[in-house]
Amino acid sequence: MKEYIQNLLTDIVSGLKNEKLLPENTQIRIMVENTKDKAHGDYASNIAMMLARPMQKKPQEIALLLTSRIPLNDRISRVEIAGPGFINFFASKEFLENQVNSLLKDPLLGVKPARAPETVVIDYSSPNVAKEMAVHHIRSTVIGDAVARILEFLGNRVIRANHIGDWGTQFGMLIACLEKKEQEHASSLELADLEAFYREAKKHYDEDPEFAEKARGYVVKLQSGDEYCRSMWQKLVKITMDQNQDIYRRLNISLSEKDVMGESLYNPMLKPLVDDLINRGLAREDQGAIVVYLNTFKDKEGNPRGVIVRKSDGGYLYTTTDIACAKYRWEHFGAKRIIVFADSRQHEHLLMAWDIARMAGYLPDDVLTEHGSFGMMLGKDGKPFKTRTGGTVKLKELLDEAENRARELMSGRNDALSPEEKNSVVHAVAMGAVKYADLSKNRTTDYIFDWDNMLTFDGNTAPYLQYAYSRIRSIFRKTSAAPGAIKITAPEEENLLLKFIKFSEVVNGAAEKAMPHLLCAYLYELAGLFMKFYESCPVLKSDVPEDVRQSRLAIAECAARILKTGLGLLGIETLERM
RNA sequence: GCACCCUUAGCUCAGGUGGAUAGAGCAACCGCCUUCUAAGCGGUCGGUCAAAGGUUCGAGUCCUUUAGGGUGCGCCA
Repeated sequence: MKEYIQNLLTDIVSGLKNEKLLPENTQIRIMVENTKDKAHGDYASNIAMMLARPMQKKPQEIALLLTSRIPLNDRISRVEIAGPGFINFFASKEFLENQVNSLLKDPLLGVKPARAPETVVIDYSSPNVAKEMAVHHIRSTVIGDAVARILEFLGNRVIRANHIGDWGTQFGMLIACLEKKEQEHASSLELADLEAFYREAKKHYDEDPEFAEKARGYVVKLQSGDEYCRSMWQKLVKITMDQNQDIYRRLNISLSEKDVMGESLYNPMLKPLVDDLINRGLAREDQGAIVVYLNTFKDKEGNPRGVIVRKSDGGYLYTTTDIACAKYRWEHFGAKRIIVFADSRQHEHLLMAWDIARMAGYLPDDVLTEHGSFGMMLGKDGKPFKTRTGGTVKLKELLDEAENRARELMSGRNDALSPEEKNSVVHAVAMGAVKYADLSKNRTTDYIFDWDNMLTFDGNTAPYLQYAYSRIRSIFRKTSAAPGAIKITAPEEENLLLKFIKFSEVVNGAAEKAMPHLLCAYLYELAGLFMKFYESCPVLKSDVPEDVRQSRLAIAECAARILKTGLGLLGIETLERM
């Protein structure tokens, strides 16, 4: 509909140019926007105000001229001029009805797939080996996963990349500690508490010189490919990722073992990469380190910023890995778009790494690199979030607490659900609430971690959307009548239909901007419109005429399908009853 | 010191490329369950969009300055 109006106005404007009413070289962007207020129609354009200057006329006059050329047809029922010169368009009911009737026959519910599907690498979650996932991992994990699903839905080839922290000098002490534990309890290896294990390793390292010596030796051996160290390291990776995989399963995150592409993957590429940079004169030695100078980052005096890609001791850095990583994603996967979901502190690092990759020709200009940046997690005091004891809250604890609270809420409701059904409701509601709390926010600002805030089930939350869905399903359980042709009989119905036909625009917008909160906002509005419809438009009551009932069933079905599909794109489950 | 980010209702947050009267949720208060699920619906209350200038028909949105907060800044990741 929006595109239709846009095309209409484009034609009229080029008509004006042909008639010399408008200078041929006028460049304007024809904008059609969704109105906020129903009194302003369903769509509006500010075109008349944009043309005021080039046409040397008053906006109202131009609007009048334009509207005289807009045909009233089966799509547009009415056009009005309002305010300083806005043109308001009212969609015809018949058109809306037809649109939604055919939308119901479309498996994609009217969503237009990507015109040119592309390969997109999405880097998200990225937990560390030998550490448990903490609450602050939830943003990257949940938002990245939603974007992956959305882009896939639109027909793109999505490569999920779990860039785990599986490399670094700390592995010397971890291997030494694992060895010690294996010797002590030769039979079973219990590492349920990775945090405790890490602390123990650190303690030995700090207090036991012999242990520390061994640990340092293991770092060197691991990096030179020693088989024993390698296998010990792999054990640590496996133990950690098995635990994380449980979290992913629980949270319905679409990452699996095959998506793991940790830092270690790029390790063999670092030496040739730096050698290449040196050989081509892009990097040079300074005080023993190898440095790349970037013209895109300058200080006050205009001196390019130096970025170290190899330390004076021969070691490589985070930035070096990121350059290799970008290069690999282009060369190996043919990525056209790379999105890294990481917190805002890494912004400069990423930009510099990508600039170096482009400068060196490792990344063509037409490959988009995006930082899906987000703020840090703060406590209620506005300081970086820590528990009272100074530690972090484990993600698992948050999920447990979410389920406890959901279960408590359920127990106050006496309904006829079986214990199994109750369990699945508790699980879906709790996980949905936790995920939605993150997904529905946009800001790159830091955000405040608060149990109550994260675990509400009222208002703009996933349970609200799940509830709307199960209310609809409940209607269908109680009737054998089938949905029929849609016929608008109430404003609540019309508002819903108008919302339905915007699903495509919203999904595409969320994909383009890598921002799932746009989809959340849409689904919340849709659910709200459905709730109002539900209150004022009875479906199954005896005094509802048969054709109205069939129409309302079709409207309800459409709402249910969009809710289910939309929540599915967010990785949130729907429930038949709750 | 330099660079980047942020500041919207008591609290948590929305406010695509500037648009009409700045919106939700929570909290507070008042209504609505013999009728398709009250995890709901309706209503009231709540704002100097950090401050001051500027750009223009129009600024929460763009530009400049200031205040406050945060983050990063060659040999950690």
